[in-house]
Amino acid sequence: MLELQRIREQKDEMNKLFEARNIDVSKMLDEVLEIDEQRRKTQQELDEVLTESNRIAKSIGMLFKEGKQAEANELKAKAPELKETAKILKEKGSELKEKLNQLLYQIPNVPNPTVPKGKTDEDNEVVMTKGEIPDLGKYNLPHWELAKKYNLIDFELGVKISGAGFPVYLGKGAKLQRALINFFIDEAENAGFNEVIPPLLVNEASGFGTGQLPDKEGQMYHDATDNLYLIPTAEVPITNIFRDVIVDPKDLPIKKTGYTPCFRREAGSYGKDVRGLNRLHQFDKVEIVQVAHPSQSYQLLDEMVEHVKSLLEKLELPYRVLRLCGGDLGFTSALTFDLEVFSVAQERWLEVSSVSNFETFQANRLKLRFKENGEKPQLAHTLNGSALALPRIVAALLENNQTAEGIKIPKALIPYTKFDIIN
RNA sequence: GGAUAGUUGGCAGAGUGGUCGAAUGCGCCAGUCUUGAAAACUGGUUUGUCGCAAGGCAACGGGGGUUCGAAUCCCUCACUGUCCGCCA
Repeated sequence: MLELQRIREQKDEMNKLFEARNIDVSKMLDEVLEIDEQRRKTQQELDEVLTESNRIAKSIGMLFKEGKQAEANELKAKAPELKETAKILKEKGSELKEKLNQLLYQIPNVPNPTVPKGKTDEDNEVVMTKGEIPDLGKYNLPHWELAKKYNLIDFELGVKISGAGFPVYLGKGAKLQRALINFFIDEAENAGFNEVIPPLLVNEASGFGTGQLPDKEGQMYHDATDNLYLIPTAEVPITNIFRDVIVDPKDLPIKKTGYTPCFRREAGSYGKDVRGLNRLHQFDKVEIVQVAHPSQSYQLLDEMVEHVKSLLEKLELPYRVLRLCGGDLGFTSALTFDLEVFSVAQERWLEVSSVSNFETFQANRLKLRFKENGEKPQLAHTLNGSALALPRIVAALLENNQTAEGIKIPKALIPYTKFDIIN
């Protein structure tokens, strides 16, 4: 959620930056300011009425103490009118506030000035590409066929147990999953992130805190009996650790990492996007999260991208880094880098990580602040990134490393898998 | 699932109708002392909001009510602790 004060002060600059998203929210911003002004005026009127009735109440207390019943009763008579006025103003005030919030919930984050203008993922800017795309020759099976051939993943069995998008990992396929998780966690810890194992179900307040609610309600699995949501990413529980918290600036940046399964309803997906491991309802991911001082958040964002790059290099996967254009940028993000690996058999790039700086957008909803000596609490910046999401990594590893002898495991992963080939 | 007790400032914890935005302790900040630090002492230290300021207003889990006046009484919802039951 955008900060009101910022809208008041920098409306024009914001409108300009929103152009990158190809949206025009200037009308909404104007409306926000107008409602805000009404709200403030109403509040001022209310404050005056309350000042008066507070004064009367105090006097009555004094008069009773002094035994001046008659005078007290005289004052009492004045109260009902004030009370009625206060009630009306109060109602008006909360209506305006509600209206204001409804509006603010609909406005996405302001893009960073470096966000390229664009509408779809085709307008994303390729920042860099690295790694060699192997020529597989006749060994060029897509991962879903490899998974079957080597008995690594059973998609049909998952359908039987749960439904499409819930694969069952078997044997070396299962071990490969665990190996990747441990590898990613260890690497994150080496980069200074502290591991947490958070709950996989979260309450409504947490959903609001990170912005999944109210707009993306339909994307989460929801348990109506207890009103809990299955997490779509570890970002939700980990970032909500800091909801309603005032942190010590000495502790910044705070770096957390966590492995969790992620659950997504993925309503509306279809076609080649959902084939095999490309898009699942349940998948595993290691997430990295930071709470940062505003002055250093962009440097930390770069560091996170570097970290993810190093993972892909250790896994010897060809990858590229994209700077998302305004049209592809998430609702809550100010700047996002996507990392994609090349899946040779499918001949396409697969997104495996998304690293974002949310600036104060999440912190504003979370009320995540820090207090520098004696000064007023200030909103912190939040950042997060996948490091990494497993399924498409597995897809690329299987496809890109297939040989006549079997699927070769990259060196960095062998200590974790304890086997160097799948055959 | 049953019973019961709670929810107050960064934390712990007083406060049962008026001057309580709230005692006290811890923590934190500043100063004194010290070569420096610690200790000790002194002072400061909730948040939000409006205002140029003086200052006002709001908030004691959320919402509603009683009252001239609510942290305090009533209703309701949420959450937490403890005991019992069940169970990995």
